[in-house]
Amino acid sequence: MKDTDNFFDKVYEIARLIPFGRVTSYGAIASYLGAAKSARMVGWAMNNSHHQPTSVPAHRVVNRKGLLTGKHHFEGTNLMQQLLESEGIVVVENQIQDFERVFWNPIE
DNA sequence: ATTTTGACGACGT
DNA sequence: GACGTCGCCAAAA
Repeated sequence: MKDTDNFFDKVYEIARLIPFGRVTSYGAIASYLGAAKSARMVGWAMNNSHHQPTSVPAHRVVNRKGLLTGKHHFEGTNLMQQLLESEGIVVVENQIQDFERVFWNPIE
């Protein structure tokens, strides 16, 4: 790949570093990369992650509200939520409960 | 090549 | 504190 995808590559790397039963936000990743205002790019990277060689747990990445905004991008309609619940995360109406409790900061 | 949109977020009103 | 607008950068139309 090109060297300019450092940003995207970093996103994938961090996404894979998310511990089991934890989630993070696009902005947190972007901030860690030094592009706090480019949170959208993180989301775009996730979309592109589908054609990445490695499996990226994009279901562990949500917006800062703890809302599963991208759940529509997954296969069914509740696959993302099901995966999160499978890890012990409580999700109601596409919204993560105790979000701050399961939040994982990449800087840590 | 230009315009529109998009898995977001911060700031202004 | 709810709602509106702007900023960011990349890809699809």
